[in-house]
Amino acid sequence: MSDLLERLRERGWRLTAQRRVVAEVLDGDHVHLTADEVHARAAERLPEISRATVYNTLRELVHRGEVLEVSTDGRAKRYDPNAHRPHHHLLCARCGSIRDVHPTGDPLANLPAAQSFGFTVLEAEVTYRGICPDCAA
Amino acid sequence: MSDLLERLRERGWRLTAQRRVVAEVLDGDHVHLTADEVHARAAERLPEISRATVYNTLRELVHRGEVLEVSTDGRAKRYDPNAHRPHHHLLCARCGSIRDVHPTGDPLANLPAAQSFGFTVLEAEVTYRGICPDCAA
DNA sequence: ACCCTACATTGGACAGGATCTAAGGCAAGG
DNA sequence: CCTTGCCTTAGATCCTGTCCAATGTAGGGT
Repeated sequence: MSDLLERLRERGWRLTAQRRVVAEVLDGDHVHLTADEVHARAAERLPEISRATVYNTLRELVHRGEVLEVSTDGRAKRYDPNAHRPHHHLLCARCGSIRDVHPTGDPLANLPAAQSFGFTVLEAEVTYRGICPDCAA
Repeated sequence: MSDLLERLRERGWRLTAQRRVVAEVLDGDHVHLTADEVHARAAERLPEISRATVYNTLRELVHRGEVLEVSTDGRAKRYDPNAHRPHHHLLCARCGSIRDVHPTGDPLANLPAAQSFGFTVLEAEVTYRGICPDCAA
């Protein structure tokens, strides 16, 4: 994750304690925190950090393609640091928890040209929905 | 759409002017209105209709499987009356317009059991993103 | 045709998520 | 080490959606 910060700094991103903490909190696999969760964890290390800064930083990271934003059906968006390896998501319909998945095949190939309505199709995102082990119990 | 209302009435759904208007507004192909848009159009015919009733009715229709709820971005959910033929969506990244598409293959089959993390997987939803002809021009 | 009653509708309050604003703070180049 | 312009902050505000208590009404029963 320090790579990330270095990379961004070289692109003119001012490096602050707040941004560093947000990036650190997001680090890891299968991390899909809401903005509020990011704020809570960041505040453990940097108590004064504000919600607005967390939102600003997350928005920046998404915009620069370093973090994925995952909208989960009306609940709070979740933020996924695993933006560089393409993948899809498995979502618990009950509690909203998320796992990264790597399905076989290419969904883009399953959309016949006749179905494109003249669109330039850029990507396909697959969301699997189900009930997680915790919620099934 | 009158079929729909008949069907629901037979299942004990009380038929009111408000519900009729909401169902009428939703009728058609490639219709993906937000709750607020449904309310606005319904109010053209039935000025006193309240937002709460529109939300209630949409929730009921979704719950009974007559209408699909589509959460595109993190913005307002959209409601799709085409619930009986399974399909997916093609979304313009620029203007947000939506088209129904029918890709080949079954995305559910592309998720190996080893990837399920103990979830009971219920459905797979594919969202294609691109640029529509109007926005490309 | 008329009542009853359970179910629907209403408007306004409320809640959660996210954005905006204006004022003060601070990274980093000079 | 100073200056400048970007960052951060707290709190207001917006947007979407839900909840509530009071009122209205569809439609079965008589």
